[in-house]
Amino acid sequence: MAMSLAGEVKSDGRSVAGAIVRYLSLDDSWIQRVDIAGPGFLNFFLSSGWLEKAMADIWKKGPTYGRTGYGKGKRILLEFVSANPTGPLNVVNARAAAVGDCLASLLEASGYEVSREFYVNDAGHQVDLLADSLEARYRQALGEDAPLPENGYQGEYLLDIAKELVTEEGDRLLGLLAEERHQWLKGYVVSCMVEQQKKTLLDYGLKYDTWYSEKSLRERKAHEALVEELKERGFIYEKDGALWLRSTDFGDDKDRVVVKSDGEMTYLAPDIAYHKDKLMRGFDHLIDILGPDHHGYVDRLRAGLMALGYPGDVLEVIIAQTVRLVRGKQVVKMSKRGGEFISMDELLEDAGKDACRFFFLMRAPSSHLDFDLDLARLQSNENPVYYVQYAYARIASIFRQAGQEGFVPASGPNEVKFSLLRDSSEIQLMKLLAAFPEEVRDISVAREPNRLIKYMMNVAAAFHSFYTRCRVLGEDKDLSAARLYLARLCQIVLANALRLAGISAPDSM
RNA sequence: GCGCCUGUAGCUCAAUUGGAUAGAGCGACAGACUACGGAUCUGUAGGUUGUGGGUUCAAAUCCCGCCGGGCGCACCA
Repeated sequence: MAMSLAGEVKSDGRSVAGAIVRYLSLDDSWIQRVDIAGPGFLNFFLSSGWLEKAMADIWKKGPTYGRTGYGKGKRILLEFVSANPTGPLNVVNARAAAVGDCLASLLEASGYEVSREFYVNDAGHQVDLLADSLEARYRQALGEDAPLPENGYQGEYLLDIAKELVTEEGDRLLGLLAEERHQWLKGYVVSCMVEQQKKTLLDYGLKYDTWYSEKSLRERKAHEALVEELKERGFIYEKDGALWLRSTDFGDDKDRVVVKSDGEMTYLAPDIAYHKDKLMRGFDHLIDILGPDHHGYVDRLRAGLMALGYPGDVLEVIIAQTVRLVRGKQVVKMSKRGGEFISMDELLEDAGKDACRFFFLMRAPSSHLDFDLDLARLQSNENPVYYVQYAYARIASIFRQAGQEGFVPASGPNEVKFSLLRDSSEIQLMKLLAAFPEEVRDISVAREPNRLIKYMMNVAAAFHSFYTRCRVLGEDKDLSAARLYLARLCQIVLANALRLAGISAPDSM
């Protein structure tokens, strides 16, 4: 403030800061003193009374410490992963899942009402192709020489499903009419895939509120109604036998086809219809987490919503950048055709849920991420996930020890001689703990879950440092009680932070 | 060619959104209490923030040019 004012009043920052300080009237129970530093910064030093109160607040709130009412109950729909039901989830899906789930939790903690949603693309060409691919595998399993369709799905998972199909149904399906069989197979294979994806995500500790079916949307003719509505609003025109959305009116770089000249719809119409449907369900704000290959799609989608009369900022898109798998220094090539393909299931089995989530959350969503398979699997100090969990386990261990040795922890903040907590490591730890609710709020507003990881690392570091410098269970009973109190507060914050990240908090490791 | 993301220590990344001496982890090196878990702690070395300009009290951050990396630019989904 002093520095930005300095120019206006033709003075320098420090002088303005001095003037501000002279006229300040502060409640000295919270503010100890004010200093001027550097080019004119005003540093307010909080009193230990403030810190004591902040600590008591943690104790009082326990598992709800960190929650604020910032979002005022505003309803947010967060859509993420939404992988096609044409195969197992992959590594990029795992990143989106970690980021989306954590972000949802953070927003909930900040006072928003959040719904997690997965959009199932169970209609359209790719699932037809999937059904045809399965038919070929099914016939092969029955001994026929049936080739896969061109560009068909070659993954091994279809072989397994085909085998199962033969056990369950025998050759019964061959007796059906071609169209009947196609529909049957399509329904069957899509539900298999969706169930598989659900299970993978559940293993990840992630449960969606809604699995929204594109097919159901099309059966209601929502996409057709949407085109009609856009026509009535005057944003549709005909050219070369196709219907175009005038998306350039809303910032897109060219207009987009919604109905092709052969009468088929492009993907855009159902997608706009879907997002309209979200808003019709009463959500105030929509967040989509998309892969980088979809970023070109965002403008036209937003244009569609704006053409319907919604403000452009109801839709917010977070692009989760690509993931590169690495073993040490070796890049793992992933190709669906020949080489190595690592599914999310394999990743989870290999590295475990906690390490996976931790690694994916560690980086900003917008950054290109190297996931080191060797490191994630390593159960040693090189793996940062254990740094935080170890701090938590250590605290639990202290309390086990305290119980055995007859230490009696305080039954509330009033019993604690707070002034005994004055080591630099204790002060540092308390400052961090006091910042948690503000951190959660800032992090959710910025949509940067990676900062939650950073925060946890800082708390863990402060705790480890405290643990090394200050013996908790010692001769002085008052001091021990105060330090047990601090350990308890730290435990609460770590537990709450880990819960937000979807990472477990082990009592021992 | 156009658009989005990106370039910071040997490696992987931060930097409170324009603030103070650019910080962590890993790796390297040197150390640590005969008690609460050494998966820990305390230090040291390591930087012209890709590059050249500009904006201002202040730039890793904003603007312009150039160089490198990733991903997109369909009457596909």
